[in-house]
Amino acid sequence: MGGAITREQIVEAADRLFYAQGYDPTSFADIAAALRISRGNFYYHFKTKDEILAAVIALRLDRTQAMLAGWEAAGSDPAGRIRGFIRMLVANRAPIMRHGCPVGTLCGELAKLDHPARDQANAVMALFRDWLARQFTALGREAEAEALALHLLARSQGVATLANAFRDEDFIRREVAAMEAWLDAQ
Amino acid sequence: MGGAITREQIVEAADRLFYAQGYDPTSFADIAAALRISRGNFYYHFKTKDEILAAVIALRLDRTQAMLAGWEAAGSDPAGRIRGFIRMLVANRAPIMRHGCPVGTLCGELAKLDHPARDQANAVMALFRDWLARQFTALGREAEAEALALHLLARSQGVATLANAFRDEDFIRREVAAMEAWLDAQ
DNA sequence: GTCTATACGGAGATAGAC
DNA sequence: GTCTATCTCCGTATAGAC
Repeated sequence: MGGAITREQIVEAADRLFYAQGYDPTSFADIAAALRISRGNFYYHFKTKDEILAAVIALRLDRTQAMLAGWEAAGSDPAGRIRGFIRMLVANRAPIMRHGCPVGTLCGELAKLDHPARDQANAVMALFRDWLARQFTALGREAEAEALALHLLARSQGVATLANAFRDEDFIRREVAAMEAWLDAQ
Repeated sequence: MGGAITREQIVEAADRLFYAQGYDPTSFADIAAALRISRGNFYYHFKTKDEILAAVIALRLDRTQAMLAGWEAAGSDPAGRIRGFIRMLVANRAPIMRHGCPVGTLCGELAKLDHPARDQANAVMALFRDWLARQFTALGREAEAEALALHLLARSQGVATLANAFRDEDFIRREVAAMEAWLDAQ
């Protein structure tokens, strides 16, 4: 392998750039420059821009699935796991204030572009929804599990949107505390 | 004036297209085609794309300000006005499910583009924040007015984001009911 | 005011040398 | 695998005729 650029490195770089700049505004030249390779070489690994978007979303699906599975295996109780989800907003506050939520912003962009990969991006969001619903089910709230999951997911998305617009760290902390209080009341 | 294309018509068309497709992906050709004028004619009215974005945001600022002022003049009580804000989500559910919230999605896009007009777009969001804060102040909650305003604004944004991703009308109605219940408890 | 024609750069994408 | 060179199309933007 040596110093050869791998497909994985390209997907990593694209992932970061799509998050920071958006999918459409990011050019092949941007990705190639980040990796210090030529545009021509780039096409050895990926034939079209849609192809690399699909690879980026597949990577995010994998990582999200692995992360959520890890949280479930970690052994804490369902409420503790949900608390971990909520606290992601604080843990990732810096990139969120700069670029929003990577999941929500990609879904929004692809919706506007009416892009074929839209459903795949939404599937990442759905992973969180379904994982949260499983935790609420484990809490004995099976009947409303999906509604509770969507409620919490929506609040997280809203916090990310406003944190990005107003760059307000205190706001994130306040809302996280409010979500934790809501969780305790469930 | 007769059949001449006015500056206002162009801004209107751009406003709709920026909402439906996003600012960056919308070309002058798109706007010109919507108005059935040539690209050349377009440049008689606007010299640069930034200029038309500024005009679109100025239009949104004006309309939002007028709408909020109208709500305040309508004579109902502060809680009723806040309820009116919340119910916008239901009233506009069709475009929201298709394109998200026009305010939030533009703020998000301009943040990723690191566009100079970002602050202007955020100012539209700030109009809602400040208006809501005034209503909470009128409700006797001056100390926490801004926090309550941001809380409600964030929940609205989150509902719009998920409604757009999952195209779920029932979800909107449930969340609106939950926000109204939250308001009653304040 | 509106048009056609055009300049110019940057985008995605391809060919072929090394 | 990586490069340079190139193609083509589309984007913003301009010039100038009507």
